[in-house]
Amino acid sequence: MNKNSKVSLAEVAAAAGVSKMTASRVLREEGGYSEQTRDKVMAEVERLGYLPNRLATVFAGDTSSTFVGVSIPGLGNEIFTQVLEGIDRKLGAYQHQTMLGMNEHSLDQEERWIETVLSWKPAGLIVTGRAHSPKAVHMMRGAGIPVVEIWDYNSSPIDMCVGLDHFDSGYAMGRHLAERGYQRFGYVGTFHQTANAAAARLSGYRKAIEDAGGTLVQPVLLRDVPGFYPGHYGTEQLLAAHRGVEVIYYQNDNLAVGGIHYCQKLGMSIPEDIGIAGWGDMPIAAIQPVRLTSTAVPHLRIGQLAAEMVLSRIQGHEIKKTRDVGHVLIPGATVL
Amino acid sequence: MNKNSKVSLAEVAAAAGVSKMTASRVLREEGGYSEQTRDKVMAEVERLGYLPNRLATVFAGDTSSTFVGVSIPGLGNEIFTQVLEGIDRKLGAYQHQTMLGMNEHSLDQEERWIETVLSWKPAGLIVTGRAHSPKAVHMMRGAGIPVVEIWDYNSSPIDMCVGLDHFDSGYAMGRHLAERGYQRFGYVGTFHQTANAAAARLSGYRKAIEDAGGTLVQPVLLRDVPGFYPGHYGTEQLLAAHRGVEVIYYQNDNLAVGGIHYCQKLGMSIPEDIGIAGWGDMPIAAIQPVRLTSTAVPHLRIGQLAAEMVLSRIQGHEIKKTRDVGHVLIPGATVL
DNA sequence: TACCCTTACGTTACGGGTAACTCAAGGCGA
DNA sequence: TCGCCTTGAGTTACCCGTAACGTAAGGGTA
Repeated sequence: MNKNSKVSLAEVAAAAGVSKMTASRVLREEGGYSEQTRDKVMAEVERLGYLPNRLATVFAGDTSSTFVGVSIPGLGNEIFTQVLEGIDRKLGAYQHQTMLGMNEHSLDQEERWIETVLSWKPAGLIVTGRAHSPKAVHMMRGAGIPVVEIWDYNSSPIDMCVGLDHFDSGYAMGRHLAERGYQRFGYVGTFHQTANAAAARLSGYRKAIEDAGGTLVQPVLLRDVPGFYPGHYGTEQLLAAHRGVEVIYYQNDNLAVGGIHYCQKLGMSIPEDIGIAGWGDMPIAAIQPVRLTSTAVPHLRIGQLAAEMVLSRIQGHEIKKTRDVGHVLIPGATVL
Repeated sequence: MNKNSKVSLAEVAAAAGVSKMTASRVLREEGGYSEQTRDKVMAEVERLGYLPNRLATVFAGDTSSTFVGVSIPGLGNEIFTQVLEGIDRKLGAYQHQTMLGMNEHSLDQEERWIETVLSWKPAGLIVTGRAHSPKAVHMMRGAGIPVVEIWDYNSSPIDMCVGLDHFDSGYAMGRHLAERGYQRFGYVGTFHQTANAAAARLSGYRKAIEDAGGTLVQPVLLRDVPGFYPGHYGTEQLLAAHRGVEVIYYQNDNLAVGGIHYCQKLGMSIPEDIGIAGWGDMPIAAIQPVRLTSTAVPHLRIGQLAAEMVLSRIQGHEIKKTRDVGHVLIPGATVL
């Protein structure tokens, strides 16, 4: 009996008049016991309210645990919310649990989190992005469990990955806007230490503009969460610093909607006076009076696929190690 | 060496030429060893990449684990997203982790989830709502760990609780609307088996209307997630079934915004032709052209408080067992 | 010199479950 | 009647860390 006075298998066995081993066999339905014995054991399990201690089983090295470490930046916008929902629902359907860690975009925090979670012997690991500290990479490599890097598609992942090519996505939007005749481009996003997915989109956007012979004015990178209000004053900053910007690409739809509000407040018409493009096809985009030009990404599916990859590997299946879920550019009425 | 060929403390100790116990003392900085010994041990820890197996420690009953089971309905709207964010950030700040479970509003699913999570010996449990299966309640009572019921304020919780009185919140809105002169009231929400918080708000609303001598037409309860589109067609359903509804109270702001869109599509003016009230003061409300009448609730704070209560109890502090965070009715321009 | 104390370790036992092995009783065929 | 197989158990060892206790060497004290 431990300090919480929880019932152990030994007590159940003693009460039923059998050995621990027999009780264990009954509980695992392994066979090799009489019906009479099974009934006695199960009756005591019920009576004593026995709950197995899974820690002991995993500790003994006989099975793996049933939780998967999941590291995401945070839940500030709907995107990772949906990724997380996809992961947890899929894991839950297979009796697995999510052990969550919100690590902003800090590699240090992620490293510490990985170290702690690994010490609990998770069944797998799902981490966001392709950038990790060297020690974190080393730990993930040596952990001997399935590891999925999500969000950023990456042809040579630590173990597996599912996501999309953000550079391509940014390039596609830049080219789309250039084809609509724009020549002077703006960008509003948020700033992070790490080279992240949004930075890759900006790079792609910049490249597309160069290829088309257009001009990208100095991007506005805010130190803030990518929400409505930052979109509002980020746009203010951009337009104050540069004249003649014809179209603005935002890090995501929340920022873009904030930008729309700011432009309308100034009396500008969209898309006549200025074009607006977002990213993520977030719910907010769906309820704008006019359809926002954006890029749709299967957030929920990324989460589901990541969970599936971990689960398949646990079950011993060999599977495709990298999945590119792609993106779909949604032409809207907020650009010409 | 176990099957994952992970390094054990015994190996580190052998490599350093000391006993397991000495290595253990060095790692826990317990004292009672020479500097020379410490350096030898730490050098081997580095060299072998030793990661302690926390399972063994907890299993041995010496300490508690560092993860907290958190059961929420889901992440369908921003409300529980923020609650979860509050919980995980607070836990993370104290080196604890969230073990997540999304249990829709199913008590069965919650019960199974609680059973599994308890078998991992969590340091605490945070569950949503006051309704749980008898077996779930029994397990939580007997677990010997801090348990916090969030969302619904409840003066006699299983262990602790933090939330608000949803009946009061609904009553307040009903009275507010009655005071503005409305007499014929509608309600649009979603349907769940369990008596949940939204049902309590509806009860309060109904009571306020009765007390004011008004009429509540048959509420529309959809079997759907409470998002924009259900708000749209729920309103359609309500207005088709009943004439002369003057104001509609929605389960949350997402539904209310869907309702606004439907009414505007019909050519109705808000609030001249119909009043609209939501709940939750969700981000969507902030970007409506006119301020939505709603009720603000400190979502993030509920999560933070719940995590704090668990952490305080783990540290052995005696704390207030119930916290009512209250609500604030936000009068807007969508009612007269 | 005898005694005690401190320092720096080592040894043993334990927690809860399971794999691998052992063992007794009964049935059955030759 | 003997040997062999099957069924239904029990016994032992182990997983990895830590609490509790044991101990040898060296220093200080009366």
